[in-house]
Amino acid sequence: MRNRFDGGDVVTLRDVARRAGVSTSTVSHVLNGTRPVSEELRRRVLDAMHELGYEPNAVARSLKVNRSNTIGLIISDISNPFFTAVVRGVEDVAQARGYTVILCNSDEDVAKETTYLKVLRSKRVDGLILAPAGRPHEYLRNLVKADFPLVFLDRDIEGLGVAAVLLDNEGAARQAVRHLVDLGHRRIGMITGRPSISTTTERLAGYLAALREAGLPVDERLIVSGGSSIEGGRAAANALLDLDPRPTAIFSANNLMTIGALVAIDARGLSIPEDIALVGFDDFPWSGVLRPRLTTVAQPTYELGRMAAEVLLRRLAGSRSEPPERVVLPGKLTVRESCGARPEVRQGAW
Amino acid sequence: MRNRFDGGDVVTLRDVARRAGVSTSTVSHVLNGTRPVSEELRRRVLDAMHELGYEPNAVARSLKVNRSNTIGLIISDISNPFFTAVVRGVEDVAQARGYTVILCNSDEDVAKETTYLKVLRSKRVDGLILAPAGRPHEYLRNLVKADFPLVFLDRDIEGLGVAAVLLDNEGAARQAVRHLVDLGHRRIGMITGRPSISTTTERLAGYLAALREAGLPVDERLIVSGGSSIEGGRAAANALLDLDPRPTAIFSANNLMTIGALVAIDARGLSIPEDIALVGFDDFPWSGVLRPRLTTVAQPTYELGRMAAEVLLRRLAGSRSEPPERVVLPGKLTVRESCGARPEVRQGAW
DNA sequence: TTGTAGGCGTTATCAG
DNA sequence: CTGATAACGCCTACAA
Repeated sequence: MRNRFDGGDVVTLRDVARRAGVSTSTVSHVLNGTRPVSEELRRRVLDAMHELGYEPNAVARSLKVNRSNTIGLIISDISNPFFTAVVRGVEDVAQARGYTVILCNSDEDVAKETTYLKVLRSKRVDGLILAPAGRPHEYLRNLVKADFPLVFLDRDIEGLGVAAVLLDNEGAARQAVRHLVDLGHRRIGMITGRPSISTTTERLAGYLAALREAGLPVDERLIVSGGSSIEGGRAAANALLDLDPRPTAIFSANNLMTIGALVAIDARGLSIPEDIALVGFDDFPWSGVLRPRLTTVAQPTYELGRMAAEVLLRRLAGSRSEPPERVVLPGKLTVRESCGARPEVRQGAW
Repeated sequence: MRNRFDGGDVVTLRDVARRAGVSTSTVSHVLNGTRPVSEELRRRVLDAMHELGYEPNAVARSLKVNRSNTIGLIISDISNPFFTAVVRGVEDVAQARGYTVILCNSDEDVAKETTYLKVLRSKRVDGLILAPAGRPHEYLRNLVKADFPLVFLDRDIEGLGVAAVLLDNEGAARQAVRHLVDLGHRRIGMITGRPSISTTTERLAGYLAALREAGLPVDERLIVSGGSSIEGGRAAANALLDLDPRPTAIFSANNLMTIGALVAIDARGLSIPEDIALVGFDDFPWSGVLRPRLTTVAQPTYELGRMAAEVLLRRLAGSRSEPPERVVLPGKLTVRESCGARPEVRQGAW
């Protein structure tokens, strides 16, 4: 039988055995170092492999051992630099441990996410890292019920008892808003993300907590959803800028929306921080070339990916009975010029 | 036998057959719609599948049909927005056609690339899209010789006769440099990329062609390698800025180096375009928030990915004997403010 | 230290 | 229209 690229017959372990004049088990054991083989035979086998250009068939192996050495990674947006850093982290760990990563993009779409979950399951990945697009759906519940090795990344879904690697979103948001308060801002707008993901709720909670601590009132009109996208961020910022009186500062709950806010502010000819201060959640790899330099809450993105992979691989190696690990990393406020100095004057405006 | 997540026995096609009281072939044919089945049996089979929660084992299927419905995609840097857009393009096409993508990051490292090639081959991917990290190595030659379905993306390796989806780098670079010439620049520095990839040579050729057309001399000191990285771009820009007389414009041959150049220029307190003009190769998704707005040669990134996937899938569907497809897309010069107006004065300086 | 043989879950070739 | 049954390429008892 010809293989599919017409290069001749595809060589199997059996061909190698025949050529080396040994049994298939010997070849297999040489391949995997799984039982002692005399130097003599080992040599013959290796030579035969080389001469024939043998390439092990991982598919057959997987079928037999019921393990694929592959993990699935489902993220919601690969064009978001947050996730690309995460992917690097996951991939580096996986590769070092002999795992391959299948990366999928859910586009924040639960249907697409479900499709990918099914495909990956069908391909018998050993485990999954998932940044869930929304509320738990039935298929996800099934996976959890079947105790399929799963780690949530970035976003959590409560009550499922799934391992997770997350950021302390509430703490980080609180820190950011408190910074604005300390600078004298009293009317602080917030652009929130998609309502269905946990980060949105938690970051909003941080915003509210910071206001409460400062004894500031909560004005509902100052809280606008930006749907976690650039365009949504732009629209939300515009809504905030339309208010009278205008907020003196905006806290944007993710990087894409921050870009949208920048665009909106710029389009009105307003300047940062003189006319309005801006603090973003998520740093940018290219923050050094943005003007003005943005104050942001940076996430340890690469580390989040690394951790998620480690938690998953630990789970794959260990026993099933251990309780699911939960890792919560802190965010880091990086102050740059987009907040401005204490705007004393503005206190009067409020 | 218990499956690996202890959720009970993993249900196979055979279990379904037993439950439905039919043969395994019938179940298989219901699953794949590959031969007529009476409505009666079809119903029983589907019910059984549902009741048992059957999930097809793609690994077993792949072993049997010698096809995995998976393609490999090896890029050199996932944190480069150029490649993330490419990935989206590839994935969208693949998904629509029922293929899964395994994404790998070579980090511009030929050794890592080779490792991934082997792993993917061993996993029996149906084909590969590759942005080669450097010169052709032996394993790659083997793949080509075996006529393994392969498509080069972004970078070419000549003489291998492999299908490729590329940009007209020379034309695009020429266009960019000519624009600078038209604005009156006479001393134009160029920051080139890694020497081992084809884009570097081609973009340099475009630069030289534009100078030649304008009757401008070539000054070797104006051509500096930036190694395709941010840091390298910074260093290269610094080298150019140290020249006396200083170039009045810089053409940077990829996006990362452009960022580096921006940093270097900014660090010296020089302003763009007054003190020095800048044109970059590759646009940024967030170009709207960069200051100054950069003039760039944009590549149709998403389209490059889409095309590469389409060429590959066409190859997988069609016969092996067709000549390898080659697609070359044009770049698009987008003029923004980083070049400045005609700098008449500078002509004197030259 | 080595070999034999059965089977992983599917598909496909035969017969009925 | 349906059912046995033999592979696909590899691993792993079990036997020698």
